[in-house]
Amino acid sequence: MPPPNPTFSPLYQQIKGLLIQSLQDGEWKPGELIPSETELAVRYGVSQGTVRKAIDELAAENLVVRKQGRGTFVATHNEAKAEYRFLRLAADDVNTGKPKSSYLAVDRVRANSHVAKLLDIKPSDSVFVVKRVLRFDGVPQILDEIWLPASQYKGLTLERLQSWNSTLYGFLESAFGVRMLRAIETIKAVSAEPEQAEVLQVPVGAPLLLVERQSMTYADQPVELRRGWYLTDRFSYKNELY
Amino acid sequence: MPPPNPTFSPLYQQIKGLLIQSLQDGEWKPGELIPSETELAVRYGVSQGTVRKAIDELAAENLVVRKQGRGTFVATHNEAKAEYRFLRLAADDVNTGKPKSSYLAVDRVRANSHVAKLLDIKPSDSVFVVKRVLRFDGVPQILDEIWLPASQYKGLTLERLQSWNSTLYGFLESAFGVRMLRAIETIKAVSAEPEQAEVLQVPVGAPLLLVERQSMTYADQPVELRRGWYLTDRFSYKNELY
DNA sequence: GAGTGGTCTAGACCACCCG
DNA sequence: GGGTGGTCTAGACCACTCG
Repeated sequence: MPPPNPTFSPLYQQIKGLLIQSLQDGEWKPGELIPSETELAVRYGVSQGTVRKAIDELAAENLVVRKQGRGTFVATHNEAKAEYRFLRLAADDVNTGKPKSSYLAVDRVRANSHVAKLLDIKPSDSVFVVKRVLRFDGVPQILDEIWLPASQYKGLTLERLQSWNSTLYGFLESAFGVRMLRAIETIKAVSAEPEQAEVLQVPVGAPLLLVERQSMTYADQPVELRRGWYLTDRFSYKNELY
Repeated sequence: MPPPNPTFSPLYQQIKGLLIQSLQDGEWKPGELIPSETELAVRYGVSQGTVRKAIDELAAENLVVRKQGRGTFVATHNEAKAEYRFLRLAADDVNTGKPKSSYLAVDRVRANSHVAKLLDIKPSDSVFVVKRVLRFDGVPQILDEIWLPASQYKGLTLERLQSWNSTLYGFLESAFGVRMLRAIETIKAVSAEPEQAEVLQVPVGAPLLLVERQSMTYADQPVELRRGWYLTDRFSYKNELY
């Protein structure tokens, strides 16, 4: 009787790893069609069902999008359905229009220890700090302060952001090839400081949600850190629990 | 050539429906072992793979828990791993002990229109209102106000809650057979009113998270509505985005 | 019609758990 | 050793999309 293998790893997991590697290497770019399941099965020398199970998991993690009758596509932030995929703020009553960003400033500074730790860089490394406002139907609802490691976003300027007319993540994906796959948010209630109060047009001291988001790309590498102050008088942060 | 069927529903979805019905009917109770995949395959006259796919989805929705080598169990709120399954508040730094509930009051009142709407009952129907405090390491962090439709929780009293030494959902499951499967939370930032300020030991006006939760059982029937005021000085509401 | 993902089956073998 | 879920395969057929 053979001893059980202590480092057992299912075939489909190994295939999944290979697929992720190809995605990360840019063999298939965001929005593109990847090879069919049967094609990949031949390529890796496994059955089609095994490839299917690997792709199933990638689809569950939103790295890839299946479309019956058409094929499997690399997920992208540049399409209607994925716009504001990570935005959890929604109006309480009727539907609103899509939010619109106004970029206020882009600065280049040195990371403080908190930012450096969460971006997994050295405290002396330089980062871009982006400030922007998100408006729904013209009403400012979110003030964002976004830290981006300068090394991965060479050439970022306020002008380029302002001339882009879609989402930030779509821009970062198109301009720098950085794909946001996953994020962790930690939420607190705070009182508005003068800076936030002015932008969001509320009294100093008004209660705001403070949402800190750490975004990751492949291999869970952090590539963005942001702090958002959310006005929640007529909007709410929505979350589903299972 | 046969025309495509417009009301096509995969076999495994139909099996899934039958399994949910059996769960809802109490054929298998929380914590119990359900029949093996092969057994169910015989019972429903389908292949084992089809049953597997149905159970896979139930497991993904946390209605059921798979344990390799042992079998598949009906999910329950009365086990260590599922305790505080829906609680998203966690300490910022080091680990804390498990939270402890103190029940302050149970009242029987008529639902107002807001509560009635979210519980899908008539405004004149009576509901229990439970007030409690959640403490981490003895420090009060959450004040909860919980509405429960009286018709489904006959005989609920403050004494019974106080003598129960596990989670509320575990109690409601054991005492009334009501299983919380899914919930939707909407989160706002508010200023502490005197009542909350006193319990949470903060100044009036201090910023708090206001978390409103609507919990559902089978068939998405709402069976609980709660409002929690969360103190977020050393704790945060955590959320993952994909 | 040709190609893709989606379903369903049947059978083999593996890893895990328990008595 | 016997039972359970977990993996892997091969093949058939279906639903959907597009040219």
